[in-house]
Amino acid sequence: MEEILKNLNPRQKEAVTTINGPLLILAGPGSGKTRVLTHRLAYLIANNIAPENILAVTFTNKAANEMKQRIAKLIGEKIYAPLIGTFHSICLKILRKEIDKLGYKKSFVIYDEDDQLSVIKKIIPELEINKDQFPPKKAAAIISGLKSEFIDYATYAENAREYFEKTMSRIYSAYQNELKKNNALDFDDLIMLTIKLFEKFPETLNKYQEKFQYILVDEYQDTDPIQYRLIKLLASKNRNICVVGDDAQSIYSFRNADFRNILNFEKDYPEAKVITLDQNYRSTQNILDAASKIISKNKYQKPKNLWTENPAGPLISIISTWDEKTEAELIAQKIEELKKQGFKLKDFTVFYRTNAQSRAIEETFIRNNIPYKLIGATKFYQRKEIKDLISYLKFIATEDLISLERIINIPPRGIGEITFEKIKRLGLKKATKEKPEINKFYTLIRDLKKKSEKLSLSQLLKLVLEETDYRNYLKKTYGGNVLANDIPEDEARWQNIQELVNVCSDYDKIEPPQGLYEFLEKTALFSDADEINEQKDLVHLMTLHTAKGLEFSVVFISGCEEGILPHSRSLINPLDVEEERRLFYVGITRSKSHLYCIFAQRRSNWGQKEANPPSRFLTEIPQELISFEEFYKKEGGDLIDF
DNA sequence: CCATAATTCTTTTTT
DNA sequence: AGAATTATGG
Repeated sequence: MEEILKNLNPRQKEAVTTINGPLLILAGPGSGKTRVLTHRLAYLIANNIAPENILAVTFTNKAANEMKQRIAKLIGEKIYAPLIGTFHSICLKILRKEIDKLGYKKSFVIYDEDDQLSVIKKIIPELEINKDQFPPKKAAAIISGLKSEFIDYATYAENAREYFEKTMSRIYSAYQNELKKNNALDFDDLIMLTIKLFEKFPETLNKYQEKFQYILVDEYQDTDPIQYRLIKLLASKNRNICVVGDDAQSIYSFRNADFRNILNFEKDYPEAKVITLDQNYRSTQNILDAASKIISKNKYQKPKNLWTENPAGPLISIISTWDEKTEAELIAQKIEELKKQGFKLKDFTVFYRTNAQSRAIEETFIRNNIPYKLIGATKFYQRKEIKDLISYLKFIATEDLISLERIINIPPRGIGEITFEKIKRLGLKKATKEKPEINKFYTLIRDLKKKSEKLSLSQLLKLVLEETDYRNYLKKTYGGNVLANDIPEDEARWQNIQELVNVCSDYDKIEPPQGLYEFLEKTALFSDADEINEQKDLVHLMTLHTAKGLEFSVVFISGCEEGILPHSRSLINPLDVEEERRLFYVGITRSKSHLYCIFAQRRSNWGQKEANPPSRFLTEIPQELISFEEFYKKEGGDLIDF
């Protein structure tokens, strides 16, 4: 117990020890939020609250895992960790147990973004809808938006009046039917169906209300209406609900997150206690001053008063560069310089507004031999070769149509569109007599399926690679193509597959075929932030959104230009600009000491050069905190003339 | 059915 | 500019 309460300031201590009733913790950046959360969970357990009666919701799986580890350390003895996870992973757990009540099989599959899109792409022509009027991506976004507000297709159809809504509602219901037919759920369904389950079966809700007597939600400012509703349902009985967040760090309104959820907490729970954590332990005084000044420009927010006992630290460096290439050069050069002062590679990070910006930086880092890790962008599990192989595994496990469509002719085995239609009509087994190629494929899958019950996961994957002659397929399709880092493309893709084999071998100790199922479960909910690994000595490259919750000694924010940050799409709406400002605020408050904000005089966008003025956010930093530099050197070292 | 050529899209941010 | 999708000819 002493261990748990040691090294906490009075407010933190209060937040840790107030265990009953609703509690709102307003936690500014660097205020020791994670510390408070883990200590609070440990404190609950130390006070004889059974771990299984605790539910903690985090924003990423990585945060969940870290929290579990830290609690184990604090408690010392071997305990079962409480249920800690993201909204999606928690709902997945509940649905795996209960979803049969809603008419799905418990073995349901999860469709990711790509899968969703292929479903919609298939549906739109079937419904004879013009795909230029209803672009599949847009339709997918609308459906996801509706689900985040808990509007199902029936409700939407009832209220559809105009042509657009009526057509959209046809797409929505056809989409949902298709998913149901395949016993599939998309990300939003995980939460939506959990609520449906609870609302339709009060005794089930009651069971979980009694189970989760103590609920904790992190990053509460980024909850959307459906998540809000879920938490409200679960917490309504015991009202031991603790939420943590910071309205100034709300950056997900584009996917319907609503920071008013945090501002209204006291209305939802009038008896709530509110604790504000405003001492910053992370950043220098200069950085904190700049951050406070910037965020104060936002109209819609709770006023804050962040303070720190840290030293002033170096000035904030604002640097003007020639273009995105010199920008990257500059970052590389600064990293080399600071490394000589004793900084490690893992102390550095580069943030950008859009993933596309990472390219120039990546190329420069490769050229300068700076080891780096790119987070997000072309996500590992989205790469073609990885998705192909996971689709094989998925089809072996669940026989869903989307996976089948993906693998049926990869590598090419003479089964085209027309033949595939036949298979869909007759089913794979019956279609075998239509064409010898189908029979061959059927036998392949049947044998793999059989083997999957005995082989460990990595062995199974290796067998798939062997049986499909996948390496040769890569050579045929990508051979001869050489990537920016001088590696042949087929070789690079093969390396990715080796990495996948490595990941799979982590599941080898789990009894087959259970290992396969657990692997598929994990990969389905994998997120960008989960791949961040502080142990490795690398420079991390990521979007500002992914940066939330992290900290680094040296932070570079690239592309501080109007139209980039704030993004051009946000400029129409002042509320959106406020969100961009929060994004910038999140970015700068990640820094412990050194902060570089860089803008380029020109930048290629879509293969076209454009010139943008420096970001308005830079002008919001007080002059006396800034040191300004210009960097217009070309690779050869010549100065460029204006 | 499949390899190549032509074309059209992409870039906001993501669980 | 580069990737992804679709059209074309074999």
